[in-house]
Amino acid sequence: MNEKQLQSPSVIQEGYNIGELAELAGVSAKTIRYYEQVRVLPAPFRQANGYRIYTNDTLDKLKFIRSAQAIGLTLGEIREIITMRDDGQVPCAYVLELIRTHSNDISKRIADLELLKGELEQLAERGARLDPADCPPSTVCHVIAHLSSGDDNVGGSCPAGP
Amino acid sequence: MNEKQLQSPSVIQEGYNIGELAELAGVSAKTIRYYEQVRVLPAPFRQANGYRIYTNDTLDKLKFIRSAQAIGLTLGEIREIITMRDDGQVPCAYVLELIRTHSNDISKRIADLELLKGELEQLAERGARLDPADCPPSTVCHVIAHLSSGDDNVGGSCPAGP
DNA sequence: CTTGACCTTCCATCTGAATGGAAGGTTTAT
DNA sequence: ATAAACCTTCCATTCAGATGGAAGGTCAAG
Repeated sequence: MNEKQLQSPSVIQEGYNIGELAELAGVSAKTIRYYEQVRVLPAPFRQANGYRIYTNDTLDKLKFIRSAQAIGLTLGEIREIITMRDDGQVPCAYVLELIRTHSNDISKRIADLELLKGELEQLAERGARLDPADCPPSTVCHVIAHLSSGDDNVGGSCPAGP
Repeated sequence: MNEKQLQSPSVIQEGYNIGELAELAGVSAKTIRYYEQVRVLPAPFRQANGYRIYTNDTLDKLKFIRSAQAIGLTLGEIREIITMRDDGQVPCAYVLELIRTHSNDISKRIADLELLKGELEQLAERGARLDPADCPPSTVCHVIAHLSSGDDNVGGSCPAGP
């Protein structure tokens, strides 16, 4: 069939139905309506029959959304960015700030997970040495018992076994 | 959470109201009812007035739940463990398997996050050098644009945690 | 003309782990 | 005596990001 010109300089915007746009963007039509509902995408023009009609602009936005989600931005943040853009502002500074914040969050998250992984490995090792027959009901399971007692934090310390 | 004297030596099980138990365990009464509702905790005995009455056994279980959650087990998995225990089985083997599985999952998550972090750092670096004035509207934001164009999609699309 | 592929709106549901609040019963402290 | 501080059940809501389905309108082809 006809390849629609995605980046023609002369901006021949044919207009897509929601299904076509969904196909091009690699998301479902449901998802596009959802983005509109939560105002990540602006309400599009409608044809006489009520059908939504989209241009390449929305396709660009959908691609952007995918990229932004892939680096961990939330739809709320993405909405901010797209709204700024549509308001004629340049969101780069905001985006950079978001990226730095997320980067820090991810570093923390990695650190937490590393701790957790260390703990799990210790537990697995210790658990492999313990005899299930010795497992007292009061601890539910001695492999886990007392692990992070009193501490809801991921970084609890594992006490040396009995 | 430990200023109250926990039971002393000789197994005198006084019985706790849900609020007392909540206090001792460091969770809310709501949460305890919720655990009962989703069958992570068995239905407790009731006093004549209909109030739930708990023993140290449930306190142990709540502590276990906290420990187990801290190492990433879900309530569904925890329910399994507690149910096995209450059925007279020793859940250690199952727990060990869970721990190993989760440990692997976490390794994958860490690897994904490391990748993502590297990407974010690249973006931040590149973004810091780009001039916002050059940012073409078609990309929404050139800092992010064509980042994942080749589908760099990171594992399970992990948003940064709370 | 009818079939089937689209499209529309609206409402419900999912995951997971709770939390909020209303309406009402009970116990304790002043 | 009465108010605070508990407790009970039941129903709804939260977070995020969608997905499922019903009921019905529209459109192009055979």
